[in-house]
Order: sequence, then structure tokens, then C-alpha cells
Amino acid sequence: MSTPKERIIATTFELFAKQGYNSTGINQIVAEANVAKASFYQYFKSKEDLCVEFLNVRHDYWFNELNRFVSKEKDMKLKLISCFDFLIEMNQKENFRGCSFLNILSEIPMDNVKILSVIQNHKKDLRNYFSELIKDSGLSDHIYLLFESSIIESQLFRSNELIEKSKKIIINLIK
Amino acid sequence: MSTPKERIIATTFELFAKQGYNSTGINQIVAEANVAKASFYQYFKSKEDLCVEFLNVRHDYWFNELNRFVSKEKDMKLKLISCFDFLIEMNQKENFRGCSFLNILSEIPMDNVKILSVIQNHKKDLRNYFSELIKDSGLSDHIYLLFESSIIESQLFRSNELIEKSKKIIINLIK
Amino acid sequence: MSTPKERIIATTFELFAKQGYNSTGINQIVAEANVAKASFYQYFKSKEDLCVEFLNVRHDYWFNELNRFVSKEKDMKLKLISCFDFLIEMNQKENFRGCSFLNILSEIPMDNVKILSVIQNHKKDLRNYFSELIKDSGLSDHIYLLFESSIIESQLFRSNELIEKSKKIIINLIK
Amino acid sequence: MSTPKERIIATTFELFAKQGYNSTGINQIVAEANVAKASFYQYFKSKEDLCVEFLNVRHDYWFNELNRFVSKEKDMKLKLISCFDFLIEMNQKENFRGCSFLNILSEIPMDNVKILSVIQNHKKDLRNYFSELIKDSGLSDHIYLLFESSIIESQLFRSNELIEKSKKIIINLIK
DNA sequence: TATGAATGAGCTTTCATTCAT
DNA sequence: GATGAATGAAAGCTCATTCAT
Repeated sequence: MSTPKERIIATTFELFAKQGYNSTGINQIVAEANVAKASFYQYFKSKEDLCVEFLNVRHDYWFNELNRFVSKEKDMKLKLISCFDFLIEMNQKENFRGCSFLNILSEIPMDNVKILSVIQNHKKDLRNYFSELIKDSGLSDHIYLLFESSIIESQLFRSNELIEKSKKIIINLIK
Repeated sequence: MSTPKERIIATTFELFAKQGYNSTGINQIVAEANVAKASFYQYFKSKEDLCVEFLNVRHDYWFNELNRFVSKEKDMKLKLISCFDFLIEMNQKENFRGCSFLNILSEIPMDNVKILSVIQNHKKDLRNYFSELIKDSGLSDHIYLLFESSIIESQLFRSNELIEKSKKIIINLIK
Repeated sequence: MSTPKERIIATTFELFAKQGYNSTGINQIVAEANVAKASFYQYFKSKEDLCVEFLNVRHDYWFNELNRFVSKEKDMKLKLISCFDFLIEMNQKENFRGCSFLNILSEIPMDNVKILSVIQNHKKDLRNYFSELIKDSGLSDHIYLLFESSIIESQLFRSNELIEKSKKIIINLIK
Repeated sequence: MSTPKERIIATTFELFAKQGYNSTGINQIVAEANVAKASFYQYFKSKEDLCVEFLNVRHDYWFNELNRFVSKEKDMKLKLISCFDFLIEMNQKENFRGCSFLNILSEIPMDNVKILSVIQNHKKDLRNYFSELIKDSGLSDHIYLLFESSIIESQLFRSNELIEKSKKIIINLIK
């Protein structure tokens, strides 16, 4: 089939994204991954550890998908709009579950530096992504901020309305 | 001293804002509120119920504080900037704990309509708040979106940097 | 409306018969009887006390209904059969909930003499009832035993089959 | 010593028979079985589950004991009487605790089909037991009914009087 | 490497009862 | 006579983790 570690990660990927961090127990993970409890703790010394791994995997997955999606466009401005369309696609695929990183940010104690820094790095990379795309740091941060609220508002209202609104705002900003 | 119900709500207010919903147990609440466990369940039929009550109290508190803070300014544009300064004040007061409503949004199962709708209503009110302040629905939504990301990014990075950046963006937008 | 005590007894009558003793909490009783908790404990010093009262009320109710039903027949043998038809009527009315007395017997600790003796007296009265109807103590006990199992088996299988069988047996016995 | 599961079942066997279902808490079971609470829930997914297991174990135990006891007699009629003597032995051994199956029948909500059907099957087996012993279905049901009331009445009055009476009745029936 | 068995501490919730007025 | 407020104890159950092999 595959190695236990792979199965754990695949299962975690699905469950954390779907149910969130705190609502997903180790029991459920090992059960659905068909792995012994002790095997789990061979690869991950704690649930926190698994969380870090999950966030790393998610980071790679998410940026890959984004790049795949955006690379269809050649023009910078179209690429930009395409980023927001990517959110719409993700909302449909994942049923408006929002951003895994921000979700977990709300679920961990404030002093959990280990996880916090992984989340921060993800968002720094995203901010950089826009900055490299746009080459105007004032504008790129502006768009980064609209991108962030687009994710959250669409999660909150289970609707892409404010993503569409953001797209219109941006079109005006960069015309 | 005060009534048990008052003590429960006060303690909950503090603990939910500080630690989040899932990390705060009924045990801790009743212990710190000096209330018998059964007394708790006389006033709140479930933890979910308490959550709704908390969100309502928080809603009133938050908008009161916002209004108090913003009313110092008379000019609309200054009022607008003042909203973002309010975030800075709150971050200092509450140690960058972010938005209670969005935090709880991440902690509940997606199908918890009862809590979800309370959160949605809070944000609708906020969106209206800007809309009434600005009287230009395109612009007001734009600012609402920047406001939302300002909260989240400052929570994530424990820094007011992007709040300040938003202020600058807005000053440019409305000049 | 009526006095609190009456409402408590009426509600208890319904709930104990429907749900059983242990599954019916004081909370539910006072809630459905629209009575304050403390009022309850003014009339009944404990749940056990209420149980005794319930059994007494039930005793009167049950024998009254039995007599009313059986008195339609004049002939002793027909009266006897009528007793078993009464069970069928009760099963329909109370949805095969069986004998309140035997049900509570199973729910109390073995050393609860207070309740136990009330139950014993009820069944002694029933045994006497048959004995006075039949005037042949060997036969009357025989029928009492068939009557008892008729209640229980019909409760267990939610069916009157074995009541009907008992009737046939008895018709053969007394012909 | 023995495995936790074995100790749980042994303890449950004792406590359910002695105190009944509702009066026996998981806490007491795990305490007396010297087992961690979480271990309990590794083997039984709920108390209801444990109840089913208990009834199955009890079913086997009870019929084994009955067969052991009855097999001392060779003649069918003596075997029959022996069944009732078995009740007397059980009453002495278990201090008139009655039938575990009928006791639990009184303690569960009427719509608990899972437990109900286990109880029904036990009694169906008993009814069959008599039917195979006697080969006269009219008579065997008659005796089954007397057997059932014998258990209950002896439980209620903590006395074997009505068991003895049943024996006499039966001797007359089959002579 | 891989595992099934076992766990202590904690969860949310409900029980029958008493207090103060 | 009547009540709303408050309670200690216990209920059934789940958590992340570790042990022994």
C-alpha cells in the first residue's frame, strides 16, 4: 500500500484541512491511516510535531497549486486576478474551509512559537509572492491584504462575494 | 461579591479572549469564577450556549469601545483612521489576541449554524459600520477588507506594522 | 390550575410509567409540573418518598381500572378471562410498558425495604384478588402466576401473544 | 493476574447481577477491576456495548449452569422439576436477585432495540428449551410461563414459596 | 521497524438535594 | 406555603501519550 508515515501524513492532510486541528484526534488519524498508535509516535514525537509537518506539506501543496493555476496566465495583471480565482477554486474544492494556517493560528496557545513561526513563514512567502509578481511594494502589500481578507470573508460567509469584490478593486488599482 | 452568572460571564470573557474556545474548559471557568459546576448549567444549557452569550457580550463590548474611541474625532476621514488606531490600542490591551469572532470561527465545526450566524452578524454590523461612515459602498467594503486583514496580520505577526500600512493606503484612497 | 403537589403527582404518574424510575429526574418532573424545586422537597423529602407515593397512586388507579373493566362481566369465569383482556387494553393504552411495580423492583437496590414492601403489598393484593374471585387457592395461585408472566412476556415481546395463550390455558383449566 | 478485558467482564458480571445496570457506574467497574478508564473504552465503545457483552456472557453462563444441573436427571419429568430446583439454587447463590435479563429490560428505554433483542433472544431460547424437553407446545409454553413468574415472584418476595407451588402445579399437569 | 495494550488526566454534562428569603 | 439560587458528587466518555514486546 504505502509506508505508515505516508499514510499518516495523507490522512492528517485530509482531516486537519477538513475538521481543524483540535477537532481531529490522534485516534481518528491512526484509525483512518491504518497505523498502530505506537507507530505514530515513532515518526512524530507529539501532536504538535505532526502539526508542523502538516503545515509544511500544506505549504508546498498550496503554493504548487497556486503556481499551477496562475501559470496559465502570462500577463502580470491577469496573473494577479488569477490568484483570486484560485481562492474561488479552492473554496469549491474544500467547501469554504478557509486558510489552514490562519485556522490553526486560532487554535494554538499564543506562546506556541514552534507552530507560530511556521505559519508566519508561510504568510511571509505569500507576501513575497505578490511582491515579486508586482515589483511595487506599496501595491503588493495592498493586494496581499485584500487577498487575506478574501480568504477569511469567504470562509465566514461561505460565499465568494467579497473575492469578486476584491478582484474589481484590484482591477481599478492596477489599470 | 456578585452573582454566579455575572462571575461566569466575566471569567468567560477573560478566558475565551485569552485562550480561545476549545482550550478553555468548563472546569477552569467554574473554578476561576468560584461557582459550582451545576450552577453553571443552570444558566447555560451547554458550552455552545455560553459561547453564544460570550459572543453577544463581546459584540456589545467591542462596538462600545470602538465608538468611544472613534467619537473623539469629528471628521469622517479622521474617524476612519481612528478605527485602525483602535485596533492598535486593542492589540496592546489584549496582547495581539486578534478577533474573538474569527478565532472562534476557526474552532467550531463548519455546520455549527448557531454560533456561525452570531459571528456572521457581528461582521455584517462591522461592514455596515463602515458603510454608514463612508456612504460609498465600493470604498467602504474596500476599507472593511483592509480592516479585517489588519486584525489578522497583526495577530499573526504580533505587530502593528500592517495596520500602519493600511492606514497609509487608506489615506491615499480617500484624499 | 391546581396545587403544586397535585401537579407533581400527576406528572410523576405519567413519567414514571412512561420512562421508568431511574430515567426520570427530579428536574424533569418539576419542570413539566411547573413547580419550584424547593416546593417539591416540601412535599416529598426524597425521590424515594415520591416513589412510594407514586406506587400508592398507581396501585389505586390500577385496581380501579381493573375493577371497572372486569365488572362488565357477571360470570366468574368470564371475569377471569376479562382480567387478561384488561392487560391487553393496558398494553395498548400504555404501549407495552409492563408492570410499574415490577419495573421499579428491578431499578431499586435490593435492601430498599420501604419501596420493596409497597411493591410486595400490591402483588399480595393482586394474589388475593384472584383468590377471592376463584375460591380455590390452588387454582387461584396458578392463575396469578400466569397473569404475572403474561404482563412480563407481553412487555418483553411487545405482543399480546402469550396473554392470549394464557387465556386458552385458563379456559381449559376451569372448564 | 489477568487481562484488563477479562477483569472488566468479571467485575461487570458480578456488579450488574448484584446491583443492576443503572446503579452500576463505569467508575465503579474500572475501580474494582483495577483498570484505567480509557482501557475500558478500548474494549467497549459504550456502556450499552458492555451491557450487550454482559448479557451474552450471562446467557452462556446461565444455560450452562442449567444444563449442568438438569443433566443429573434422566427422566423428562424429573428434568422439568429440576429446572425449578435450579431456580432455588440460583436464588440461594445470588440472594434472590432474579433474572438479569428481565431486570435490565426494566432499566432500559423502550426503544433500545440493541439490548432488547438480546433479551428477547435469551427468552426465546428458554422457551425453546422447554419445547424441546416436552414435545408438546401447548404444555411447554404453559410451563415456560410458570417458570417466568417463578423467577419474578421469588425475587419479589425473597422466597421460594411460589417456585415450590409451581412444581406442584406442574406435577399435576404432567402426571 | 512495527505494534497492540494500557494509561492518567481531563472533558462536558446531570444527578438528587439544600439554602436563603 | 412557596420559591429561585446554589451546590457536591458523580455520571459517561475522550484526550494525547507511553509501555512492553
